[in-house]
Formats: sequence, C-alpha cells, structure tokens
Amino acid sequence: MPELPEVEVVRSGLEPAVTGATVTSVEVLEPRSLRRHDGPDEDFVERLTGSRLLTPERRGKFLWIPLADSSEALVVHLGMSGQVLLRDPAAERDRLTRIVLTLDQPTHGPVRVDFVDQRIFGSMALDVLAPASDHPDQRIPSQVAHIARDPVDPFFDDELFLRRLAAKDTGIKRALLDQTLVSGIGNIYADEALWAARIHYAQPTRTLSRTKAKNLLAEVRLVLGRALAEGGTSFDSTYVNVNGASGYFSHSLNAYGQHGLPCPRCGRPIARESFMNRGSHFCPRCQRAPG
DNA sequence: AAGTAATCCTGATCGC
DNA sequence: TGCGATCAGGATTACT
Repeated sequence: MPELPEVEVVRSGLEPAVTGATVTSVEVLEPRSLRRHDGPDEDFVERLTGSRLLTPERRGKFLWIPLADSSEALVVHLGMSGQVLLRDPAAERDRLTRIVLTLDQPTHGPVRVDFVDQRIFGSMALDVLAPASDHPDQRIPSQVAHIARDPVDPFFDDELFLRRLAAKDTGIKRALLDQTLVSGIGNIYADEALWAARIHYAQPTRTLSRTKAKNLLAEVRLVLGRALAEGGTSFDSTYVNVNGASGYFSHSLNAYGQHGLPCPRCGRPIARESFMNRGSHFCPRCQRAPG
C-alpha cells in the first residue's frame, strides 16, 4: 500500500496493537526482504527478539517502530506491494509472507505481525535513530535522513519547498515524485493533484508561477487528506490495511486510471501517456502541455 | 552537482 | 491450454 495515505493507514492500524508489545519471535522466510538491513539475517532476528516496541512513526512512505531502551527502530517500507497484517497467531499464512513477528501485547495478549510482499521491493530493517537535522529533538532512522518531510508533517516548511522547487531544472511531476524534495507522493496522488491544479505533468518547474506552485501544494494536501479519510486507495486485495480491508478512495479518483473516461470537470476524455516508465493520466484540455 | 535511466522482483492479465 | 509480452501504487544505484 504504497503512498502516504496507505502507509498512514498501516501506521495507525499498528499503533494500538504493537505499542508496548514485546517481540517473542522473529521468522525470516525471505532474506531479500531484509535488503535494507545492515547485517546478517541472524543479527536482525537476535536483536529484535525480546525487544519492546514503542509507538509507530512515519515520514512519507517510510514507517518505523522505535525499540524501548535502545537507540534503534524497526524500519518498514512497503515498496510496491508490501502489506503488514495483524493476525491471530494460529491463523494461516498468506503464500507471499516474507517475515513473521510474534508479539505479546500487555492488554491484548499474543498477536502476529505478517509482512507480506509480492515483488520484494519492500523491506524490514533494524536501523539506528539519529536526531533530525532540522529538529534535533526528533529522532529518525539513518536510512530516512535524506527523505524530506511530507506535506502532512507539522514541521513541513512550505517556503523551503517552494524555493527548492523553483530552483529545480525538471518537470513538475518528476519533482513531486522526488522524495528528497517532498515525500509521500507517488504516481496516483501526483496525477490527482496535478489534475486538480490543472497543471500538465511535464510543465517545467521553473516556469511554474509561485501562485500555481502554492496552489498545487494545497491540492496535494487536499487529495492526501481525502484519501486518508477514505482509508487509502485499493484497486484489488494487494493494497489493504492491517486487517486486510481495502480503502475506498479508488472511487474518488478523477484522473489516475481514468483514461478514456470523461474528465469530471470538462468532459474531455482523460489521456494516458507513458512517462518515467509509468502511466501519467491527465485531461488534455484542463492540463495543457507546455511549449 | 544534478538530472535521468537502469535495476531490483513476482504474479496477474491479456493477446495470440 | 500454453506461452510470451505487458503492466503494477517505489527507491537506490549507476551513469552522463
């Protein structure tokens, strides 16, 4: 469940189940799912087993659970197809389960956390927490240090974003997908925000007026907020919350995946073009190509 | 230095 | 039915 709303659905779903829980067992079924763990598999298992988990945190599409009495965290990234599922310890496992944690929760008892991932672009890892460069009292995993704050973060700096955006020499969609500039936005919400702001995906950032850029940022926040309120976007059972349930935002999409259907604003068919090896969906009338 | 392409993967689906 | 091509919501690495 890869973009910000979907990852936040997972984070908030994990919170009541894992906060204060102790890890009683760790099973790595697919070593490639530890790609981002700096060390051997056994190291991951040994250090995590017996640890107590604190409240899950998130920046962009990265999720992490700090460990009590430690300066480390369990970092989770869902990649393109990752899921984190809460299960009864006796429940059957999904065929694509890669890592299994068993927890003991003080009030709820034993619970199983299954990391399921078809494509293995996602991962779990143990990583050290270090002070954030802009707010040293906040601690983030070292592998998240280069990731910009997301637009939902109260410390997101609008002015800094607008300055850095204007200084870039690239197209606007590429910039929106650049996690070091602003995090949490993926292909769906980039297309949706650009449609809402009536901007073509290839519009050069330096030709984007400050007013247009500010409006785009506002539309990004709107679409992320709406998607979160509807439980995220699910097209099929690949993208689900910790209980395996789908979100409803796919019914609210205006551009993404709507090619051939009328633009909800002007009626002209939504187009789809290949860009950055993926689909870009836009209205040819509302979002005029640059140049 | 910064921008962009190449790469890592599996499985569902579609056309022949 | 079988098989190859295509496509999928991402991040890092390796080039230019």
